[in-house]
Amino acid sequence: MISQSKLENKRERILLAARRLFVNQGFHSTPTSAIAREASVANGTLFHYFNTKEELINTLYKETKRSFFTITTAGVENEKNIKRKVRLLWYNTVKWALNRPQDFLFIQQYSNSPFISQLTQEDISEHIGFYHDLIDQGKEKGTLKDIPTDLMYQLTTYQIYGIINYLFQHKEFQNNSTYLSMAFEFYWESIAKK
Amino acid sequence: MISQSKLENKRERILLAARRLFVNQGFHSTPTSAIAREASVANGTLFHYFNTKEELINTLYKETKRSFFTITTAGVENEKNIKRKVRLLWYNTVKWALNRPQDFLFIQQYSNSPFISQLTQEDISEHIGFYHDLIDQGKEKGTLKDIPTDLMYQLTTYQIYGIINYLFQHKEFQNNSTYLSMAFEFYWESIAKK
Amino acid sequence: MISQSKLENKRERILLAARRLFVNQGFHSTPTSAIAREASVANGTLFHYFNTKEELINTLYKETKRSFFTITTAGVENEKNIKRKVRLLWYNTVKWALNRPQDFLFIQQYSNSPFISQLTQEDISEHIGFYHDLIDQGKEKGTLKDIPTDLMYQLTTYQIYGIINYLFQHKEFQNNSTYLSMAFEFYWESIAKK
Amino acid sequence: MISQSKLENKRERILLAARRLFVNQGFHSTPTSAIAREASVANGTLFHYFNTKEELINTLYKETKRSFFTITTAGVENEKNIKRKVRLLWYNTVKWALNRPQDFLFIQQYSNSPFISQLTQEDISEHIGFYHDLIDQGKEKGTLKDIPTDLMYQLTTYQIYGIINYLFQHKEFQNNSTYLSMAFEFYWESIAKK
DNA sequence: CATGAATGAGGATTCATTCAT
DNA sequence: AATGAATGAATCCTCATTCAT
Repeated sequence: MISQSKLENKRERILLAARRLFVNQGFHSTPTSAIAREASVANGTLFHYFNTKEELINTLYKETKRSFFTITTAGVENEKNIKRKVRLLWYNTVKWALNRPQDFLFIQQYSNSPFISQLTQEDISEHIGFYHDLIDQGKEKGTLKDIPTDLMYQLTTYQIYGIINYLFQHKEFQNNSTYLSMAFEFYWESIAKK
Repeated sequence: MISQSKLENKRERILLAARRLFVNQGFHSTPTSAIAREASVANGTLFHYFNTKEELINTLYKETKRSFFTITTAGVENEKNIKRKVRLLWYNTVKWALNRPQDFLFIQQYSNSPFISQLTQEDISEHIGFYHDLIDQGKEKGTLKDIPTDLMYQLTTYQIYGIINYLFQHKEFQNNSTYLSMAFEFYWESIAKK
Repeated sequence: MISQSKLENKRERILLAARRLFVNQGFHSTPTSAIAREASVANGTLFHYFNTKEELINTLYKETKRSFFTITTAGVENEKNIKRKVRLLWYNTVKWALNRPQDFLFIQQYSNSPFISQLTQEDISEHIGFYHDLIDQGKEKGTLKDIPTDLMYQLTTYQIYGIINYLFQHKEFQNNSTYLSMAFEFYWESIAKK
Repeated sequence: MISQSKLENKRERILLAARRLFVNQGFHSTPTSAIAREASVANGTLFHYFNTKEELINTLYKETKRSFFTITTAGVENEKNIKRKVRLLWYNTVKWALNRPQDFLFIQQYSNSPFISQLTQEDISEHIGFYHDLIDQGKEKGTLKDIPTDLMYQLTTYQIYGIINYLFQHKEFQNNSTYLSMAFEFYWESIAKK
């Protein structure tokens, strides 16, 4: 049916428009009217799909995180050893960010924002389990350094953010496999047991 | 003269009030009227000292960064070797953050914010030279890994942010010297040449 | 036919839902969407039966008034003398209000409201004739005081509103026949010629 | 000082404008922007003096009620007997309403409105004591009928509303002392012991 | 310098009403 | 007849900034 796809279309268009504008201007500087205009829908339509601007932001955050998680963990389970798993995860993550800079910037900007409600954070928290499990496995096998799991997760996350931001500023390295390889090795050495 | 100190006093009070409120509620959710109230000055007084709200935030950012730099680099020059220099810098930084969480959170929140104008960033950029020089020295002496200076600076910065945020969430480790020592060693190993 | 009764059903459900909500929250604080929800019909359905929100309220007012008139005047013609007629009218009115507080409150609230159009008021005005005739009869027979008919009607109406509102606040008297009898006598004495 | 009077002026102008518009259109149909325009102040100025539209309404209600009470009870204490007291109160009230129809209509319209907060009602409740005391005195002296004080207060209030509304519709009687006298006697007989 | 009343543009949200299905 | 998505005008309120005192 046409109507069904059209409807989905509007909701989707609003979310996409919102992300585009939020990344560029921050959501405080993005009026809902601008989002509606960018999505080519009426102002009221936005509120038909999302009760408040905050709900829109949280929905966007959740959907982006979920998509991120699905994409970046794809195939990781099938890798044979820890290093290969970590490498795949690392490359998946970096590529995801380079392919969808808007999504990455959105998550990075808002993951610590007070606008992301506690409920939303909990909705997402399942993902963290995956990373913690992987770190625990690595520690058990003696492959990873023996530091607290949550600390390692934290440091790891920040380090990947660091790399990605660097690549955003240095586009010339984005497709340089030697460079990426070096960056990964730096990362790996920082967490692997010697 | 009393009036002189009083004036300085008001400017100072406004800056302190602003930081307190910005950290808790963010820049956009903090009306200038709230800052004035928190600082116990009249609404208009705020605009005597700062032409716009944005100027206030930039001033605050610059002063905080400068203070941060002065405090955290104190004594580093006098240390004999790279590891000692890096260690002192690391400890200074961590302690500074734990002593002035508001300042740290403020910098962390706003360092990538669009409110911090380009001009302000340039005003601060001199500091970066200090870190780059240190990294270059380390690389020359063969103490630090041979990866691009700016990349190492970036990763290093993010890693320290990571540690500090971790300590904020785990107050029980803040005065645990064994723990801090472990964290530093982890950090050091990630940048030192084997 | 089922469909016919169903339709009537919907119209009726909308009217009932509207009254319930209008009494509790007032006309302006009751969105048509809330009425539709309360009546379990779609938003657009409401506009099938009533062209505008205002038409809905006028219809409701007219139907309620008509029902009120029919019920409260029942049997009055058959009473032999003025006092008995007035007493029956009085009791009918009080009982009607106590049995259908929503209806009473609705009429009271909206009888002077600007939402009730002139047309609606005229549509209802025939009822007033009944009361005026009764008063005129009473005056002719020397039973009622000799004050202008419309003034007496007005004062009488307000006094009954007063009693009913009092009984709403003092439920303990609602079934106390001694009390009701006293209230009626007070009422009667205020209009009867001595 | 000019500024002082000017400021008072604006607050006052807003209240007056609000009353004017509320009486004509009801406050749901009166946007704050219209009030501001009518008062010749900026939109924001209204919110400088009243935090919300509701606060404005409640303030207006309180001030009007207070003024009503002061004016209508003036001199009543000095009258010698109950009938004279009641008569003065009655005439004061009727005259007040005829002189300031806007005020009367405003109070009548909103005294049962959900917009008048409980707090406001309590703020006003002291006035009721005055009337109750007067009724009690009358009952003790055997001048007034022996019906519950609060019931008599209620009926009395409604009856006066009735008279006033009647006079609004029949301007020809407003200055007819014979007519007014008759109306008062009707009132008095309804509450006086025979 | 200091004050705080005054401004008015801007923004989130509501809601009666329409209309394609 | 029934639906409910879509509309956009209307409204309350916020807030940075100005300015007379």
